[in-house]
Amino acid sequence: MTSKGLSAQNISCQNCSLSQLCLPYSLDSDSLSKLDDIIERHKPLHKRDRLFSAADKLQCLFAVRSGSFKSFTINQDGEEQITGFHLPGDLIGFDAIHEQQHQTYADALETSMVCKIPYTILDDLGVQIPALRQQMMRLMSAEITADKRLHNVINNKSAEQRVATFIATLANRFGERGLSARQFRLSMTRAEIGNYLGLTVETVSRLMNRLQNDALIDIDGKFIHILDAAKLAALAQQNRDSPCKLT
Amino acid sequence: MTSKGLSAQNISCQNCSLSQLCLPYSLDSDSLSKLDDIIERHKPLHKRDRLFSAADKLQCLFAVRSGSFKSFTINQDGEEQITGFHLPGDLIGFDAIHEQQHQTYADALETSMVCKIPYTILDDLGVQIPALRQQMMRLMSAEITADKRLHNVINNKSAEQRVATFIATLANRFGERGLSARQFRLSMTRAEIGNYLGLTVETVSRLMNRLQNDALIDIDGKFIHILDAAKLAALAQQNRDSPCKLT
DNA sequence: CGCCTGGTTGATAAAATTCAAAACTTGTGG
DNA sequence: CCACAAGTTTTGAATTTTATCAACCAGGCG
Repeated sequence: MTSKGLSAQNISCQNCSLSQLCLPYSLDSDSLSKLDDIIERHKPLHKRDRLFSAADKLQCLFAVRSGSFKSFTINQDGEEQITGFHLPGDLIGFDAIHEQQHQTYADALETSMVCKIPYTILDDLGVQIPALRQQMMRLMSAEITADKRLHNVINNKSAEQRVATFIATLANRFGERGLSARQFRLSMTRAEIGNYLGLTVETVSRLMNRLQNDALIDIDGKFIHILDAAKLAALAQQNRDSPCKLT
Repeated sequence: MTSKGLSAQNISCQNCSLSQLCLPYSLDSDSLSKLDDIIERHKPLHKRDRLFSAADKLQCLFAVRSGSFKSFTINQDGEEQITGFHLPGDLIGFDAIHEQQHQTYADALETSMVCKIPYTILDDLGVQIPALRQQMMRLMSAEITADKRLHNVINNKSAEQRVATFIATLANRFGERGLSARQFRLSMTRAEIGNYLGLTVETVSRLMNRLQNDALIDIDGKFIHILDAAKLAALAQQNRDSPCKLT
């Protein structure tokens, strides 16, 4: 341990396992160290801690270092609409760039750590380091594509297909991060899944249990074990009125 | 008329009425002329003409100059899912940046003109002109925010509220472009509106007629006349389970 | 003129919501 | 470390919204 303190705070982009997903992608070591210099790393956030609120001035973008977050809006009736779940390597806050203020709230779903990236400094650094600017664009572009996919899921899939898609997508995302795509823990509640997918808690619960009865997955509370990834993927890829159903 | 040909092709960013919405926003006249130099303007596209297809290599981004477009994906059953409608000043193609290939198709909904912006040149120009890069980011950020709003609309609003939101949003967008926010022509069919909003044609038709019966709007085929913008906006802002309904 | 696309209307059906209640977890403070 | 409270998940029955199916109308274009 160095004099800087906790080992968790000594993490740098140079040795971060998430660099392939995150901003550092394709940076040379000199650029990487310039980026690393502007990033702040603080103590972990705990479940329900707020990273930022809607209407907050954009100061920083955040990269999830560990744990997970939800981002959401609150409508005039005081109800929340979850707009995304964020896993390690994800950047949070792109929607704040347009108006220079956050458009959503972001809360930790479990004990989590973030890398805090001051936006104006990042923006300046983008001038010196074209690859950094390009990676930011790529990540924003990927978020746009993901939003269109979600639109497609919600508009064209039955409740069961949506839940299957949600689990399959989450599994893939864990896989991309070097974690098991077969077994994982859901850091969000059934209600939060339903809110995101445009379904009620009851529907999510019923359909997750149906997937278990059909032996596609095994559920133990928050823990999911995917038993038949192929069938799950096939179900997830179907649309409401696909010609032929699986057996 | 100059020797260059049709006056429509002599339009430049310098004299374009849409520059406040589009890429030129906040550029000085020198930068503006650099941007203008890389932009190609061709003959108009006609209704149903395709601007690009999913999986096409990203060559250019497109700015709508006049007319309108829909962008959409086609799923494995061959059915389309419309992901956006594009009006003059809108940039199309941001979702192609991530994989360097288009993720959607884009078709003209009526006779339309576009400004074609070669992407790699634009990217290079972003190095010289920070304001241009920043505006690109702002526009991408705005698209992300708009996608989250749509997610909220589809997840939380009844069919009637969705249709009201669609019309009210379109009216605002026309207003921002210096056109009438009170009266306009829908360049998309009822089926396309339904596809976008996650509703069937029949439902869209019934509910548009309901809005007419309730004297919020007047419909004459494709033409919409907003009679009570306040009530329409109020209906659009409601959510499925808002405590009190309007009279 | 007749065909095709787009739009409307009505009757019926299905999927998911709502409401209600109970069982199970998790967290907190004594 | 236990007990209680709060939050979460599950299950069942009734309801509702919107989709589906079917038919028909209007208009534009070859």
